Amino acid sequence: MAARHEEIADALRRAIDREDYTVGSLLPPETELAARYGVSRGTVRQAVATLTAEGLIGSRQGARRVVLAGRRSQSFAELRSFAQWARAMGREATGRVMAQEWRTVTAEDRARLQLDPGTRVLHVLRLRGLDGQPVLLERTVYADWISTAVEHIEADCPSVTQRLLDDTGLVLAYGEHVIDAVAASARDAELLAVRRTSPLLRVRRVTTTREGRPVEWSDDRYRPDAVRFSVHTSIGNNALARMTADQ
Amino acid sequence: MAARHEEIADALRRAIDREDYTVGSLLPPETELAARYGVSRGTVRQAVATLTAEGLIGSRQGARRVVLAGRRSQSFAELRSFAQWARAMGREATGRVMAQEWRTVTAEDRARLQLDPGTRVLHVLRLRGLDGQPVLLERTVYADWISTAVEHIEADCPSVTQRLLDDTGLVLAYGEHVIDAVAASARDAELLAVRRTSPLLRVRRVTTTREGRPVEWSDDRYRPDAVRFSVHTSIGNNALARMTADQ
DNA sequence: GAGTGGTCTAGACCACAAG
DNA sequence: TTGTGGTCTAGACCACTCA
Repeated sequence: MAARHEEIADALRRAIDREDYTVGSLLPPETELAARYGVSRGTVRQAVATLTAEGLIGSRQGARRVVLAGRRSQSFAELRSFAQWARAMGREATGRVMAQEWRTVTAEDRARLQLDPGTRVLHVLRLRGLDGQPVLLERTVYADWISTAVEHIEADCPSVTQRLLDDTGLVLAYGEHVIDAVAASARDAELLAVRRTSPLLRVRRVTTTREGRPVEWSDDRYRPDAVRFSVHTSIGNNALARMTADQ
Repeated sequence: MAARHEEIADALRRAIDREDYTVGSLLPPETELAARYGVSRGTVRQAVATLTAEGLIGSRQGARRVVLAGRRSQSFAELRSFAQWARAMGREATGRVMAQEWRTVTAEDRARLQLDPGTRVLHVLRLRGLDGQPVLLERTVYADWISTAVEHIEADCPSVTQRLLDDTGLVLAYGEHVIDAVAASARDAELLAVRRTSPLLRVRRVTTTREGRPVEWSDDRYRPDAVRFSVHTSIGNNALARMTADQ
């Protein structure tokens, strides 16, 4: 059973989607929402805090909350799993391992995955598609303690994340993503079916367990004509940060 | 005077920076922090919620909070202002208007800025640099009601955001950013001093006031060898969303 | 000055983690 | 079983917005 504040957040989200509250209009006061849903003010505040974090509404002391955006239901994508995201969009995800190899950790692998020198880790090159079209090339390094489980997954498994959850109970909980652009290498171009040196959207990410233990790090290259990223920011929120390239 | 929960969040942030709590270690329980700072549990929860949103710590019911990352003090960049961000990084920001022109709104301008057909708006092409090197080319469209104020800002003003705040009291509070990659056009290449067709990191954004009123929308192209973006995600947080290009 | 969101308290009960 | 975070309440006071 969902928490009461989540039910209220859902109800408000649906109301915004339904355009009961249009973009630019004002939300009812907290006290009125509290009365309407039969909860305390604190519970209402928890619900609207969720919508604020999602970028749906804005908040300022002394003034009523304002609706900033609508139609967001679709883009609550699960960023952790390409396959889950594709399904939510009504698309079919495919995946295929193009190369797989054990190597001794580099300095970069060690730093990102918090491993000891000399550890052997699994490198995987995986091509992923949407409705048959190649859209993403992943170069992933898995930590040693999960590598053997990854190694035995079949090459065309559509959702590695789901597979690891089913097989080992592993949950990917946190991620740090660094986004930039690169020119397609000869290999990138061949696999993604684009011209060499054409622009690709690159996301380098580290994913960790709920305990904060790094599981994998990956260099993901997307065809920018197929996939984009969207981020909300607000005056009190710093999920997105600009950084110089030398950091 | 800052709120008590902000002071506590600051103290915890500094403790993490100072490595009193190292990455991977556990934070003290809420009750202990409440006693230490002489506040109620609710106030402590508000403080740690801030750090969670920033990606510094992770939270799961039943287990102690875990420290996910450190050394974040530098990257609390103000995304709203290129100049403020540069100053925080210890760099000097420059800016120069390369072209400026009034045009009648297109369908896209109207949708993004919520304007009536036939409205005249100001288009500005601005080149921005970091320590003398060109790094960003902005193509910005300003809503009619702010355009005249923008028009009279001098061409080499380093911070338009600060200028608008000083002159008109305008605060840019919310933003929606869509990130992808494009090949440099001939014009882009010339101004950013890169080869034609080299990859650029593109951010298309709409910025609104605290009241949710759109102020400007912009196509920003960054040299990916100079600037990157970083985003935190967690299992209960969706500031970053993947989207297909056709939406 | 009335309305509204922001802060804070003190306490209760529940759900989950881990030994 | 115990510790810990998650949820929720009822009420108080303050800071800000807006008419």
